[in-house]
Amino acid sequence: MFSKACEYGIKAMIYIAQQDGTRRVGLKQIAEATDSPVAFTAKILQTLVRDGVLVSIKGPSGGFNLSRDAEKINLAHIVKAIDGDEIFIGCGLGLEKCDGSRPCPVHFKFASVRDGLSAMLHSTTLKEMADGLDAGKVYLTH
Amino acid sequence: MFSKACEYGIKAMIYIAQQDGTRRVGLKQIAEATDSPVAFTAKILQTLVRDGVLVSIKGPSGGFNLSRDAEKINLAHIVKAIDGDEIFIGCGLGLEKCDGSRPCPVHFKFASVRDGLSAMLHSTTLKEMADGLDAGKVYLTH
DNA sequence: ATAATAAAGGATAAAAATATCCGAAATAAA
DNA sequence: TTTATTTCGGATATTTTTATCCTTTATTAT
Repeated sequence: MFSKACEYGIKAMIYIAQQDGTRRVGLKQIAEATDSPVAFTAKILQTLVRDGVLVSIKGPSGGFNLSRDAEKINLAHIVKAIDGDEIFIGCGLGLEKCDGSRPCPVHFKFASVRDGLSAMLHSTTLKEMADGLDAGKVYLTH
Repeated sequence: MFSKACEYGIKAMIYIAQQDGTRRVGLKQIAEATDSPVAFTAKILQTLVRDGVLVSIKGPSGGFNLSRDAEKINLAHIVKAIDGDEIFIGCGLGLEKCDGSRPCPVHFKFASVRDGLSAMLHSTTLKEMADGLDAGKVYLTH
């Protein structure tokens, strides 16, 4: 469904959102809390910084921060930044041109599932997931 | 969503289903009709033969046939044979253990989307897709 | 029987995704 | 100002996925 990079990115963003917004969170801390490889996580965070959804500060006591409130960042934004929009607009059978006017055999059934996924990703914010973590209702690692 | 192998496999199965069930369909013909690489398609068809959903005959006028009626083969079966059941049961964030008793932050929202996908794949048969092709309503290539 | 045909299966290659390493740049603290 | 810390960015390595090639095996037609 999502790439490994995207899974790590989502977990990292949720973890950062869970922290006090005024405090910076370091790479190693993020990777450990999300059970993700450090160097690969670094690459993904760089992508998110370039995308503008994350802010980074170098040097001692440096680290990462959300660029805006956690309730204003949704999963769709993160997925799109890392995996692109294939999952939102791509054909289920990989056809380059597939739409209502020239649909593949699964187009209409697939589109409704995909729209459900898209709606879910757009409506789910970092805030609500971070709150779930705080409340001990959900977990970032197994 | 699905691997390339799975996309090719689904298209191949739909194409085979569209043919007269008594006539065998050759590899090259399948690959051409589905715009898929011949040798790679061969590997995928082998997988489906081993799985028991396809039947192959060697030699002149050999080729492939569905092992049962097209209305009795659904997309879920094909996806599971090629990509495994990760997409049906896997965690959205890649956690090994993620269920109602220890959910990841996206578990419940993700589960409902995934269940929708699963229901769609289980309820969609090769027959209805082959019929769509016959009727010129849908297409296997762009 | 022999030759031709077509899938099976093993070996290999190419491309993409995942992952690591290390020097450079920026920044804060001493 | 110097040193330590931390992210950045480029290079490289590993693994998985995608794709091809070629020999073997089975089967049909001649």
